[in-house]
Amino acid sequence: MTSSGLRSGELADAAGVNQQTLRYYERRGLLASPQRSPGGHRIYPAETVTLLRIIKTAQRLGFTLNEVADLLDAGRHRHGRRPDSGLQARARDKLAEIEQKLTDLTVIRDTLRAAISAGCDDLVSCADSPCCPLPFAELAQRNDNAGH
Amino acid sequence: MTSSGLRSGELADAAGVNQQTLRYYERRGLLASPQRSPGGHRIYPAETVTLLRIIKTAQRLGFTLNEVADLLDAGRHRHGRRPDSGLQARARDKLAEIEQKLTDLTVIRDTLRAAISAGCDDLVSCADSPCCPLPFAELAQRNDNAGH
DNA sequence: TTGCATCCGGTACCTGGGTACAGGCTTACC
DNA sequence: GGTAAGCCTGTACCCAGGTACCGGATGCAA
Repeated sequence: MTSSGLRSGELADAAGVNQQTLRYYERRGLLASPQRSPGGHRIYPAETVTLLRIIKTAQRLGFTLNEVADLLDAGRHRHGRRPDSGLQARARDKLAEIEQKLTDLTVIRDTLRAAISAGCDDLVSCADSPCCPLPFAELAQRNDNAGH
Repeated sequence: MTSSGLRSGELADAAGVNQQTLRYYERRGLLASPQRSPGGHRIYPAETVTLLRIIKTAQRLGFTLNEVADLLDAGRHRHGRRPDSGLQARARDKLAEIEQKLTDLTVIRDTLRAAISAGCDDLVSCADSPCCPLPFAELAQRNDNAGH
């Protein structure tokens, strides 16, 4: 390994994350428990910076921390692989998920545009106006999309 | 008003929400405190079903419960209106928000597609392969979009 | 009047991704 | 060896939008 190692504050700075986040990731199984100094302080190998960058990248692609942990695990013992465990397969699933969200958000966008150009200015009056474009009648009922 | 009124279970069924949710909305200021029976049971006017439908519709359009509460309030005392308080203005802001999310998700989608067609199958090996399309180098750092 | 369904308030818990704080130890530098 | 910066553990809290459980009180029909 490269020279000595990083202390938690140094690693946090280098990777641009909070120091508490490091311990949080350790609890969540994303980071292995690092070596300790005689007094109990964590000493991380330098590659951990890369690992954190990997984690952040996967997060940005829409994977949850659990999924990232799985993905890292799957990469670690890639002998005797089940065919569903690689990044390829997971990326395909995630892509489908993202595409679904895009579809949902597009419907929402179009509805908002319709409401704007119809001049809607009050929800309650809209609700009993028959010409309002807002979908008060139930709609597909999948929520997961919009409200962040 | 139409006849007698609804009890909380009836309203919940009629509107397709959980009974606890009604009390939750009452605490959050989305539903006014209804009349009570002599024994303290809530009695809702029949229009509350419509109101709940309105709330759900606004939620589906991406408004948070706080925003929905504001929107309903703004509609209620629409005398002496500030010009930013109508549905029009809020819908325009929300539309911009949704469009930003669409843009972000589109970037994510394209990145996933690139990773899939480049055949990436392991994050850790990708991270030090120079030809991997995954953006390990920092990227725009706005997260709010993907992770649901 | 009895019995059961329903409702009450209060509080705790859930997901997901962290962040903050308190009180005490370790490390580094002079 | 003193002092300050940094680190330790444990616990609690934050956002949003609910959901679940509890013991006790009510409502309604037979």
